[in-house]
Amino acid sequence: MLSNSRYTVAIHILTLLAYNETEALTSEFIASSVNTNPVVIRRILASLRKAGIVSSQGGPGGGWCLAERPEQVTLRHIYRIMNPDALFPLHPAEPNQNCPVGRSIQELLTKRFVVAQRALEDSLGAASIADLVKEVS
Amino acid sequence: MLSNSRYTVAIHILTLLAYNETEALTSEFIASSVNTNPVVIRRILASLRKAGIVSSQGGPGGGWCLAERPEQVTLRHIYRIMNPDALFPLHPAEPNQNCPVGRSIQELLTKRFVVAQRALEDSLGAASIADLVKEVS
DNA sequence: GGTATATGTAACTAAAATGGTTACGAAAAG
DNA sequence: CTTTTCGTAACCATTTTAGTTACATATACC
Repeated sequence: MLSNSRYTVAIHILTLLAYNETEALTSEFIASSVNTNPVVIRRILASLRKAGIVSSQGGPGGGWCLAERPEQVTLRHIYRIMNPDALFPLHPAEPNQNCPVGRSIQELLTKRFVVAQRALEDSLGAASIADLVKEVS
Repeated sequence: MLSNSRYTVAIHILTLLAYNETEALTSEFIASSVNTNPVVIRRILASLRKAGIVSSQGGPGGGWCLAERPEQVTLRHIYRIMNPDALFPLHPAEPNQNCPVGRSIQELLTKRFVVAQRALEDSLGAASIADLVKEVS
C-alpha cells in the first residue's frame, strides 16, 4: 500500500497555504505545523511546484504560495502528483509463462486494478483544498 | 501506497488453486508458477489460511486447497486479508495542535480517505476468483 | 517402524523505501 | 553586504520487502 505519508503531508501543506492565502509561508513555518523538518517540507513542495500548483520565492519575506485557486486543486490531483506509480504493484519477477495462470494473470489483474484505482481517484476528485479550508475550525 | 506485491501474489495463488481444483498443490509447484521461493508462498498462504479461505495438508500427496467456493472469494476479501492497515497513512508525527490546520487536518482527511478506500474496495468486490479462472486462457 | 514428502516457522540477508538531519550553495531583499 | 530563504546533495537509522537456509513436525505409504 501507500506506506508513506507524503500524500497526507502534501494535502496538509496545501491546506495551510490556502488558509493563509495572503502571505507567503516559509518551509520552517510549515514544518512547525506538520511537525517535521523543513527539508522534508521543501522536498514535497518541490514535487508540487514541478506540477505547477505552488510557487516559491527566495530571500527575506519569501516562502511558498499557491499557484492555483484552492477550488481547482482536488485531492485526486494531489494524489497523482505524489503517487505517480500504479497503486497495485504486480509480481516482483515475471510469472512462469509456461503456466496457463502465470501466462494470463497479469493482464487479468491489470484490467481490474485500473478500474479500482479509477474508483479511488474519482472519490478523491470530489473534494478540493477549498473544501478542506472551509472545514478548518 | 501499496508498495508490496503480496496482494497480487495472493490472487495469483488462489486463482491457481481454483484452476486446479481437483488436486492439492504444493508450495513448490505454486512457487514455480509465481516464480519465487516456496517459503514466500507458504507465508502468504499462512495468512489466507488464518482467514479460512485455504487449507493445507502435510506429507506425500499433501499441499494446499481452496476452503471456499471460488465464487465466494472476491478481490476485496483478499485485499482486506493482505492489507489490514488503512490505505492512506496519516502523519508520521502528530501535527501541531496549536495550529488551526494542524489541529483539524487529520479528522478532515480521515473522513475523505475512508470514503475513497470504500470506493476502491467496492470496485474490487465486483470480481471473484471464479471470474478470473473463467478468463484464464 | 522407517522413509520420503510437505508443511510450519525461525533466522538471516541484501536491497530498497522512508523520514529525518546536516551542510552549503544560490538567490533575493533591503 | 548582510540576512533570509530556497534548492539540493549527502548521509543516517529504521523499517519493509523479498528471498534464502535450515530444521522441526506431521503425514502417507511401504
